Amino acid sequence: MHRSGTVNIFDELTWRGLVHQISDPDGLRTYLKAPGQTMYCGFDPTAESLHIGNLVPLLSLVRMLRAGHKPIFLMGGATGLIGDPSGKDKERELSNLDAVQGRAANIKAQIEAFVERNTGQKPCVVNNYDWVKEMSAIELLRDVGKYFTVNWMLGKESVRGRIERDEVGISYTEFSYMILQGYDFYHLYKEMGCRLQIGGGDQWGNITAGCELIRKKAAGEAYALTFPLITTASGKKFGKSEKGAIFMSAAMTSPYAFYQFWINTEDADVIRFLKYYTFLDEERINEIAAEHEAAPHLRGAQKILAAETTIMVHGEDELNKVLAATDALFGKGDLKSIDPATLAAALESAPSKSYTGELPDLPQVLVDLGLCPSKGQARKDIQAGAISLNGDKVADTAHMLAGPDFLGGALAVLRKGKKNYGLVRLG
RNA sequence: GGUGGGGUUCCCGAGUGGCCAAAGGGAACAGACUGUAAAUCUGUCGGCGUCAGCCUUCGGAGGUUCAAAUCCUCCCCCCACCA
Repeated sequence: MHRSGTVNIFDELTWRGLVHQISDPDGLRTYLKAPGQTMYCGFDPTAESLHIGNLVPLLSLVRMLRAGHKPIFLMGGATGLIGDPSGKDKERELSNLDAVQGRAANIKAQIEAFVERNTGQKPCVVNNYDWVKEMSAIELLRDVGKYFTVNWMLGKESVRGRIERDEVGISYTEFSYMILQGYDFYHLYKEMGCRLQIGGGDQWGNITAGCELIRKKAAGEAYALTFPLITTASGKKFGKSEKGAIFMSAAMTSPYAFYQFWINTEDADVIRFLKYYTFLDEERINEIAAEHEAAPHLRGAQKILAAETTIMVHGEDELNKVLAATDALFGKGDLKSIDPATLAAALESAPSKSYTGELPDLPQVLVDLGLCPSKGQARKDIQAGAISLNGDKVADTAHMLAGPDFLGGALAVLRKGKKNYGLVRLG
């Protein structure tokens, strides 16, 4: 099979392993055959930034755009106020309007920057608050609610999961979520001719709710496509590092940390992730897979994955900085032989702390840098041999930082474990 | 509104007057081995600490007691069934 811009995007998604469920495979394939088709995916503003768990849907819309289609990026300004029960095992706290709209604005800017970087085109971003806010309770109940039977809604996984378990319940608010999302799809169908909604594996119920509404209310045909739930080979949930979610915002997750997340991908996942998270084509990925199999210890596939995703999200300039930092910290050279200015630049995104006058003892410094949660834990870490100063292990739990510890008289590099750095500045 | 069952340290979950900073599991962090991988083994896992000990925690507020996560009172929240 050939892969090029003219190939049906549906086949490409299939090859990438991104297709989990589809409502009508033949119909959808036909729909996507000619360019210029419309599809959408929603992003609820539940945080200030998108995170890498949003990357598959986001990238898929971008792939659509690159294939000549007309994807719509929907901000869930309204649905974010309600709370999606899908995949959640308990009721969530409501967020207030200002918070949700503020996040929606941030995420909209983020999506625009991302799409422009990767396609050179401006994305079409809409906010469902714009049409849902106009709707009255009577309209919602008569014009939308009438098309859904509770019996059918109760059959949905997101609802059933909450009802069948004894300890949790579901409020009417969250129960209604699928109706709102269904209405979004209907609205976009009517206004923009949108006939496909894509989403994560847990979105099947919500998406098909929209298909139902379009069929009953407009006698139209619409398609649903969901992605598989992405897990790692060792069974962990994808997308969380030790520190929490990996965000796309450089302010929330530094480009360095972002790159490090990807470079740490385990062998068993790396080829699959190249398919999910890069634009590299089949031929190129097969090549990488062969090289990786021949020499896994070189981590070639991980390096490509990390570089591709970092460029995609943060751009090439940031990648170059990150590579310089990575080389300084994980390269062969002795930390002490590196020029302090280079070192400081490499550790730009690492926590740092400046002291003037009296220096506290090492455990306190580790706490100040956020490398250790408490002084007690810091002492334990030192005893366990986890702490190094300028590349040398520290043995003394009460070590006092002093002049000779500072490279170039101004800079000391602390490390906990293999990957956690902190910078101490003098003056 | 009524009846019953619950709310324990990041999560699950044991604990029904002192032996409880609280079993066990998971997650997490670290060490060893490696390839900034996985698996495995080991250690740590409330805070402070001169490592003796001190302080704070078991939904919230009070109370009983020499002593409470455990008993009592009131309140808040969750779940089930009934209305």
